[in-house]
Amino acid sequence: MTTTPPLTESMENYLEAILNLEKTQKVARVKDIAEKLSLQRGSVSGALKSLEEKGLINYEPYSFITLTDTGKKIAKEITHRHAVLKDFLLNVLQIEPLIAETTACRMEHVIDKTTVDRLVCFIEYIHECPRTGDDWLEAFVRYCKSGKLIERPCQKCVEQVHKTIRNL
Amino acid sequence: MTTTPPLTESMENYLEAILNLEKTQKVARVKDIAEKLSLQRGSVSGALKSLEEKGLINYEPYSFITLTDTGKKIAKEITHRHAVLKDFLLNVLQIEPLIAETTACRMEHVIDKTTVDRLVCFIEYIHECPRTGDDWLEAFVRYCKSGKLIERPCQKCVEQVHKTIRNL
DNA sequence: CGAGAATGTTTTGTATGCCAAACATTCAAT
DNA sequence: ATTGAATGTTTGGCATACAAAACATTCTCG
Repeated sequence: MTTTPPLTESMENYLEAILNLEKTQKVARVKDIAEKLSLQRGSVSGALKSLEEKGLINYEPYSFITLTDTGKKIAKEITHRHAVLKDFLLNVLQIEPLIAETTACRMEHVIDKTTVDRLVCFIEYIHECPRTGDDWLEAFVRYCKSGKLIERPCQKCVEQVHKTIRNL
Repeated sequence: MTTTPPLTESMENYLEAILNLEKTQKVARVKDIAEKLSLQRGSVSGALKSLEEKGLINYEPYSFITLTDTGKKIAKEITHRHAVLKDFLLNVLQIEPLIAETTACRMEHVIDKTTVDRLVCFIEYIHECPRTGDDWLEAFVRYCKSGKLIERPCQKCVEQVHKTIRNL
């Protein structure tokens, strides 16, 4: 059980890009990674060597690039963090898609597992709890703009109260 | 209106630490900054020179360190981002204080203004909206642990429905 | 097959950011 | 005022991370 040092943001970005390319294209090429990350090809070559040494990718000069099992596991974790953050920014905070994307891209490298898990739970809770749900989120946008609450009880609550009253 | 390049995370940390020390101690000293950021004194000296050149601190070798107006403005922004994030992590997601603190410390450097503002609004909305509020947050913790919703309508909704019924 | 384009690699250089340790200054106590 | 401790600075070195450009390999297609 050797404790591997945590990856830098840079290395995480490479892994994420490679996983992405493996899915869309079948194989990750230096040129594509460079384009995706807005880097020069030379910079990518160096990074790949480093990732290879860390045992995260299978890579030999001039050959294809694939993720090792470890590498894939990490890449998926990062992708998951990204997806959760983007979901929260987009659908809860209702940030513009472009800003949500770039912000998720930066936050995915600094958020810890505990917080991601809790965020997943929170998003779920908002959608499942009868007190919140989609209409509550819609009302949030109006609240942001107007600063005023639209006093309207949630549908499920109303139903429940009515039911209770009927049973009296 | 010259577009100054954005500060690095490192520089932001220095500014934040200096603002903090200006408040508690009256003056920021190299030693204190080094301790607060867990760095060597030598590293701090170099960074201070850089911040001085950027016009963010008043600094001459062997003298006191104070923030310029620009520096103070930026430091306050960072501190604000930190506070908002910590509030969200601590009181909404209800993450352990220690993790909330360290996570906020990392996220404060990557979150953009739009998202901070929206987050502020969101936290406010949760507290002010009769459909949510503190009891809804308390129920969230239970939901996290049990995965089950406690079907109980919010107090305010109930009151409102009763009121409506009375007025019929 | 062969030449030129496309792609990948290496080299050199730059910038940040840190440490360790040698060195300089200031402070504090006598 | 002096001296030793505390504090601050400088230097040299290291690691990451990138660009630019020269160089190498592979691919493509005529």
